[in-house]
Amino acid sequence: MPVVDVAVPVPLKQSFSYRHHTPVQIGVRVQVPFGNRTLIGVVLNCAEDDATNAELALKPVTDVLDDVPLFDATLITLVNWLAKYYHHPIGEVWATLMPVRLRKGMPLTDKLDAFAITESGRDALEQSLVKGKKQQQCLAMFAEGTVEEGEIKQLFTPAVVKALLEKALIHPVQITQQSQPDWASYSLQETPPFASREQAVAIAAINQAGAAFRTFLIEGVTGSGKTEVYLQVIAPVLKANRQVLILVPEIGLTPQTVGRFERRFGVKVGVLHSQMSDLARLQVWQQSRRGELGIVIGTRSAIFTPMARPGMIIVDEEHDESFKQQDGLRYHARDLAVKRAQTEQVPLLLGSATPSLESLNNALAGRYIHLQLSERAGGASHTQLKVLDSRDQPLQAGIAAGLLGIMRSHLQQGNQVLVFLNRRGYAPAVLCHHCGQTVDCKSCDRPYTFHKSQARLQCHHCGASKRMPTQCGACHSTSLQTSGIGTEQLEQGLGELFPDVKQVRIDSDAVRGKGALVARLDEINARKYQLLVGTQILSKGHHFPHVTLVVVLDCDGALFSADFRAPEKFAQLITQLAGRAGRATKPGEMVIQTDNPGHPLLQDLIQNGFAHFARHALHERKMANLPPYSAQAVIRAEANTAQQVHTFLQQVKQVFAVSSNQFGGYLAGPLPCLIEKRQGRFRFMVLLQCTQRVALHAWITSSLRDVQGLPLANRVRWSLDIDPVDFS
DNA sequence: AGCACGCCGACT
DNA sequence: GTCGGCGTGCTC
Repeated sequence: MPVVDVAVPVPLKQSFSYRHHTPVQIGVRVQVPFGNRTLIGVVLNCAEDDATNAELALKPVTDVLDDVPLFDATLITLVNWLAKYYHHPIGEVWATLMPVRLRKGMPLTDKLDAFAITESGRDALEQSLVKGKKQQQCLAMFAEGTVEEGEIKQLFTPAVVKALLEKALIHPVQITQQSQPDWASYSLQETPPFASREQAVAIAAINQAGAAFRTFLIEGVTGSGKTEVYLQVIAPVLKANRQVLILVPEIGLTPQTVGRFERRFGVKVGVLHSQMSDLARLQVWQQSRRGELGIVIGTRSAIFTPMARPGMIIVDEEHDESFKQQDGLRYHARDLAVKRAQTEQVPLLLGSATPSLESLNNALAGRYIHLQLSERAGGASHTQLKVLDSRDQPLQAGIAAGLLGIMRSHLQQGNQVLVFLNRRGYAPAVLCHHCGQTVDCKSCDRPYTFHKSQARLQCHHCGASKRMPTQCGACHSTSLQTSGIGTEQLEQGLGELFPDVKQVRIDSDAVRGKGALVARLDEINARKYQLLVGTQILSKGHHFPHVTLVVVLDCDGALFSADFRAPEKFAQLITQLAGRAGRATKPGEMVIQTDNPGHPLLQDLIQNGFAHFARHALHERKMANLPPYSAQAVIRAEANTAQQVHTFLQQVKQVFAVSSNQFGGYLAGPLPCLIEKRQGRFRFMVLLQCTQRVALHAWITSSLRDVQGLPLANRVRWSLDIDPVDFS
């Protein structure tokens, strides 16, 4: 009887063997008994019984759930690589990359859920008996034929469909998806614009490399037309009847982005993002797997989408941190894209105005083909960066008097001004005027942020919220006052300073719910507002053609962070923000208000630009033997007492120290994490570093077993992070 | 991770 | 006398 190796979703590194009367294909889901429960696992291997398991009483497979493998050979290779590279239990790796419904054992069929009109539905429509306007429109659509569930959801809200179902005007049916596997004769829906000289060079370089695996880094300043390059190199891929997978940052997946690809090509575009329902996600997953989608656009986890005929992978804004998963399987989607493109043997495009130092280093070392777009389309000039010394200057709403004058002159010319402050809420702290004590979150030991609109305190670390107290917790004085300025207060202050100017605030408090952000952005570009106040959200990919001045407030914290990546992140943020301004014919200006005008990092960035800064930063990393010139891993642990975490990590360190010489490894810690305490748990970490990546992996592989064997390993919550991008 | 087995405190 | 606390150990 054949023996099958199964990856079951448990946090154990090994797979488990079962017996089955017939051979089972690799990549097929099976239901197996495990302890006293039944689990759904994935077949990793299947072989005739060679008696190596003789001492184990193998249980039989309960059920084989698929007739064909869910994943093809290349994805299986990728999964195996993932488990090894991130030292993560194989079963959990499978579980994280499978759509939830498949994880739960639901069948994978070509049948799609759909709705069809009923007899009474037809009658109701003819006699105009349907009340709601939306319901009427919806029913009329069904009258023309059966409509698939995913399709109807794009046009009507679930409530409308539900109402029709309840009145029995439509009924659920299953349809077999008509295969549309061939779009080689797709039509260009719009004429591509002429490429600039630089764009043409990039397009030619990519096209010339053909269908083989190559990685391209497109380092293109904001507004240089990276997306147009993507569009023009996608065309021949679709023409060859192949599919394109595009990864975008979490915040960048707007209907506009998707629309741009849909409008250009007459192929079906699938979208995958974190807020989709399990069903919708599975449908896109299946359509891509069957080869019905020409283009799939998605966030981080979309890197696992199966494709029938992969042709190209694109990672847009490749420097974006949202590509790194920060819990569970801590993978980096950009790194995975490289691995996947390599196994699939397709070209990979990494694009950014502010590339990560990792990718830039690969490009400079010749491992990637480096393409540069340095001119802004349409002859728009580059934004002028300036520093404004705020020391000893009177501040109003946190803004220096001189800066207010600059803002006023831009506003008077009818232009928009963007004010960036990376701090939500009214004030970042509340303190007692009498004893100086701040009001802190009990579980994080950090000051609460005051949100005036709700009259509440909010902890931005753990999300805890409570009513604004009337008394100081320490001395019971009633003279509590706020300290510092957040976007909410800035908005209020600017309202007083510029009473005649229409203002809008963009942060995660002000734009709640789906569509809210897009609606505000549309209003901004329709010039409904002149003054834009906001956080990070404003820096990500949205274009504001009428903004001529970008003001950056309070960036001093970023200049003195303990994180060696802070300068890189800061430079990326500033450069991305600068790219928001002066896109059209209007020249843009950016003013950074700071107490450290002479800071070398700031000066380098302002005088020489990001490209120069990045190369200089790489040089510094090399001198300090930091990534990308060395490989790092972090073991984080958290527990209810600092003592317990510290002891555990001390033991972890000792385990690694035993073989550190053998692998040339460097150890640091236990150090408190940058967020020392979160949700009542104390957090510490140990840093592992080797000059060679392979050595680091060998070191971890040889030590991890002993770490797992530590008595405290089951008492504290701990995790291993390969290639960490932050130390929080 | 679950889930069982196992040995010590306050309750009908 | 039992219900239940969570420590420890196993899962083909």
